[in-house]
Amino acid sequence: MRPACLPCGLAPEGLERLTGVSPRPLPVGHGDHAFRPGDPLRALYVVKSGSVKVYKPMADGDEQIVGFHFPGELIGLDGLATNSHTCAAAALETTTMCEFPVIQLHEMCHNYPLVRHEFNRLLGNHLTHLRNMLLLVGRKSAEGRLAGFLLDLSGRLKARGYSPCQFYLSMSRLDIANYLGLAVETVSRVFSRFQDEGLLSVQLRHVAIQDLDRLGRLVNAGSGLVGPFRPPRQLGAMTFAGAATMSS
Amino acid sequence: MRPACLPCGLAPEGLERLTGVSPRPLPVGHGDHAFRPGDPLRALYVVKSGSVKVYKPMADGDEQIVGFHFPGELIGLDGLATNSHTCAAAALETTTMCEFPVIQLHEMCHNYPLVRHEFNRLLGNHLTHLRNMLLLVGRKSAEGRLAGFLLDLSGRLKARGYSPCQFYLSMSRLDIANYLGLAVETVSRVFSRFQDEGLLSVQLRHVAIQDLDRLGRLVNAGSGLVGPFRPPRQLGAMTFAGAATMSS
DNA sequence: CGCAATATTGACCACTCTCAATGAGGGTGG
DNA sequence: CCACCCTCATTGAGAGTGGTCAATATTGCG
Repeated sequence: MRPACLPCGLAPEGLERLTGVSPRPLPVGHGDHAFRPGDPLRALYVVKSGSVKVYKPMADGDEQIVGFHFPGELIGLDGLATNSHTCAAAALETTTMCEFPVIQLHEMCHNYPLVRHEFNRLLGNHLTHLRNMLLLVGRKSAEGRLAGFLLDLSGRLKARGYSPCQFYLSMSRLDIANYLGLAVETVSRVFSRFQDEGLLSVQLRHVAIQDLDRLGRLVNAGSGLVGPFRPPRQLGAMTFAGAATMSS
Repeated sequence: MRPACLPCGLAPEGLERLTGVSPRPLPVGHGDHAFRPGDPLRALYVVKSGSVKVYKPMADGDEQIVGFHFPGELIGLDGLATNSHTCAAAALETTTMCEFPVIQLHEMCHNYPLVRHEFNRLLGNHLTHLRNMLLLVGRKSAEGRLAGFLLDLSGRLKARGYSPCQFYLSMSRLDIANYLGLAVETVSRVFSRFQDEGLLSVQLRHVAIQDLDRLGRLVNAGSGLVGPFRPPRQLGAMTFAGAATMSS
């Protein structure tokens, strides 16, 4: 029922708990990169504080954001296929991350079936998330996409004990637009429309959701591909055992 | 460079070779299901002949296709996250598949690091594919999507020794439209336009591509989100070690 | 041979992109 | 502390892609 806009997960400290390793967090500043395309896959990273965007730089200098990541979430899986990263990961604000060298991870997977299972489950969740994202971006209207995006954010924050209805967007409108495949102006307009309709109040990067239910109905409503009455669409559960998520 | 529309892969018989198991193919008829949402994840399946669509049934009876799969490709990974399938897999024509029980797979992963690595790589490839698909569906025009779809098909068939320029579409226009997030009419229209422009010739489900290059340029051209001149967009390599692919 | 499903084509219209202008914040230097 | 600038965000007007509705082939099947 909950829309899927962002990564999906595994218990936040799951990896740390399972591996018994908890490296000290590395601080990075706004705009700093954890990895870039072409970098060998040395490690996976767990965000400890702040937030990160994972994106694919394109040939023409443009970029495509494939995920936003918050504390407890794992990034770096984009390098799994080829052992070298295909995406870049940049901090959206001052951020700290823990590094898990892949060599250690491989050893752990070898020695502890539980780690392996957890890791597989985590990958499966990520696949699920991407499939849901595909639905959102491929079949939903601008309103549906933004609603889905916000609900996903809300859900993830709630899972971490933050307020699900009041939060700060660490990414710019441009990032959101890029992520959702919309124009910046459209994002802005939809925010305004939502506010006018009393769904939420938004001021710059501060969002306060006022009607979660109605927002949810928006996600499962408009695809512009189905019929005059926009029948509801299930997006598939994003409910996970753990409280955290993972990413690209 | 090659657009990514469909699953990505692992050596076709990679799983069989690695596991040393090669079960006999099970035949299924058009419309028969290998699994449905809610089914426990008993096995993964490799398509041996024919073709399969993997899709998510929605609340309202509609469906969302998340992949088409051809001989050599693996399906069933949608159940990895929760140990039960979230998608359905239906044969598009008379099809045979080999079954790989997950229990065996787990044992193999435990006993043979190579299997585990291969499996991880394969999952990574699938993630990459989905990310590329996200790009295609989220940022490309109708022409770009169909071009990407056809090129992906072309590439996969070529990798298997079939003609990359002449093939039969085992899925209906409705399936294609569903998969690409378009209306059936749009798919039909774009096919016609492509034919008018000499890019390909199409008659019902038979397609003959006449200008692969120009088709490729279409994919990296129109996003409708970038600027007046539609700068080219890299979609990321879909080149895999093996000749086969995997799926949902 | 007809019925049903699939595919194509046309007319119309809505959503959202593009272009352009204005407003609000945040930073730097005077 | 204020002026200035630059980025980010908002808002409006016009245009275009693609969805919807509807009618007409074409195919496949009983």
